[in-house]
Amino acid sequence: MSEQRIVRPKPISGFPEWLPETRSVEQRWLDHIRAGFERYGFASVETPSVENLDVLLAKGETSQEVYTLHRLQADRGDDTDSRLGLRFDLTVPIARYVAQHFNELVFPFKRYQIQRVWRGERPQEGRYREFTQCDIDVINVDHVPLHFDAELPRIAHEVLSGLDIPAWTISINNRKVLQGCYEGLGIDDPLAVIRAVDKLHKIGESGVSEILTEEIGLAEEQAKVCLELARIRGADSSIVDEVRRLGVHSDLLSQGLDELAFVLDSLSDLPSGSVVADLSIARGLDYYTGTVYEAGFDDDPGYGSICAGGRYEDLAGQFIRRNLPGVGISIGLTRIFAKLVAEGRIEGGRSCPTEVMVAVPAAERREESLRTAATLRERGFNTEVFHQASRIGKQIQYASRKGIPFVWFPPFEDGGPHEVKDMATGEQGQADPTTWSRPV
RNA sequence: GUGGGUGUAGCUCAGUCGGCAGAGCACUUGGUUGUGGUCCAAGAAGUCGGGGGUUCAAGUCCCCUCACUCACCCCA
Repeated sequence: MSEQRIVRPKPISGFPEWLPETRSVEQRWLDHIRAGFERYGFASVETPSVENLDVLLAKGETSQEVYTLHRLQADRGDDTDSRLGLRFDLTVPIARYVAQHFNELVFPFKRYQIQRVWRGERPQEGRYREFTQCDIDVINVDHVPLHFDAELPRIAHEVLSGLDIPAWTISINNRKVLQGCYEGLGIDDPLAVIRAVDKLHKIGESGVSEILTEEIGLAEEQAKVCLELARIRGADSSIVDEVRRLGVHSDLLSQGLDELAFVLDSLSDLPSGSVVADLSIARGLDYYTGTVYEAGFDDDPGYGSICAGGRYEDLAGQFIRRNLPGVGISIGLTRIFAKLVAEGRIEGGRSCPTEVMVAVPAAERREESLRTAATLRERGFNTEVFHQASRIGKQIQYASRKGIPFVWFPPFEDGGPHEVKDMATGEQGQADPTTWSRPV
């Protein structure tokens, strides 16, 4: 060891990283998700990690969460990069992207985007400062057909169903129902009520009730109806009748109920209980205007949403003088995956993709090993050659620890046979690199 | 940003009343010729988060600071 001081390696809070065997599982997940999105004809898009701050902040409010960029050695007064920030979601960048490439895109534009985003928050369980979102959105000019509101949760359902994760439920609501109901009740600030009701799962009915009456200033009767609405939950469009029974009337409410019923009916073929209407979910973000989605783990509702999204009107209005509404949903890959990692439920991952490790019997026989490996690679096997002519026990131990399933022994002397060892069974026998195949 | 908890070997953690820095796991080497996991033996590994203070003496007591962590806020 040198005398030089080392920088102690420490984890950076909120920036998860995995060992190879865990990462290999994550890669399988990513492949699975991508394939699911492509099965519905969505095209892949990537956008830069950074955006101009005025793009990121076009919707305001989240400014404190945005990481900004500057060069460590920037000259005093050089603010070239100071207007750049790391994106905190994939919706804002895609809005900018669509506006920018408006003339070159075919609408309705259906894209998926699987990339990292950054948020300057206090990290804790399930909350990270760098994480991967898997987004799919449909963006169109002037109008997005309602059946996309049903297709997106269907895709999310299909993708999530293919992952080995704890039981979850996708909840669906429609902001027009909430807003229309609140307006029908004569409430001045529906958005404030939506934010309060959104906390229902966390602080309970009494907590929400307190906010509604004391902070927002609703009458007891108004607050009571708001809570009754939020209590409604069901797997099919019969919940519409329950809402109507509250006796509140407004055009917006009727429209919202029609939309919600349509979406639920469209999804009625999915396994019962996997997608439900839940009139308490609202999504805090202001830009959702119609359908909203939120999925969570059934046995850990406090963990936070693992998949969320909704419909927004005119998302790109800040960037282009065209009306571009959209509907999207995002799977919180990191949040889901990290929970399983923390619980030790990610197993079976390989620490390397190697299928065959070719041993080196002696330094002067290395050429033979290299030739053997080349033959195996040409035949489609992921193959590596051991890095030195150590004793055979060492070489096998290396393969064992890395989870490599087969160790190949080229001839120990000229004219001798090739042998291959199955690490799982310990069996070893003669083999020919030009014809060998993995036993099933 | 606000409040609580925790910082000792790569990891998980002991460390009594202030008196020589410890364990398990992991790691390296060995247990003789060409074969892994188990077992046995030996070895290496620590600015005790950092700085200051009290003391003959501080991992231990006091102050400051940083990091991590939990909750709030907010969200995937």
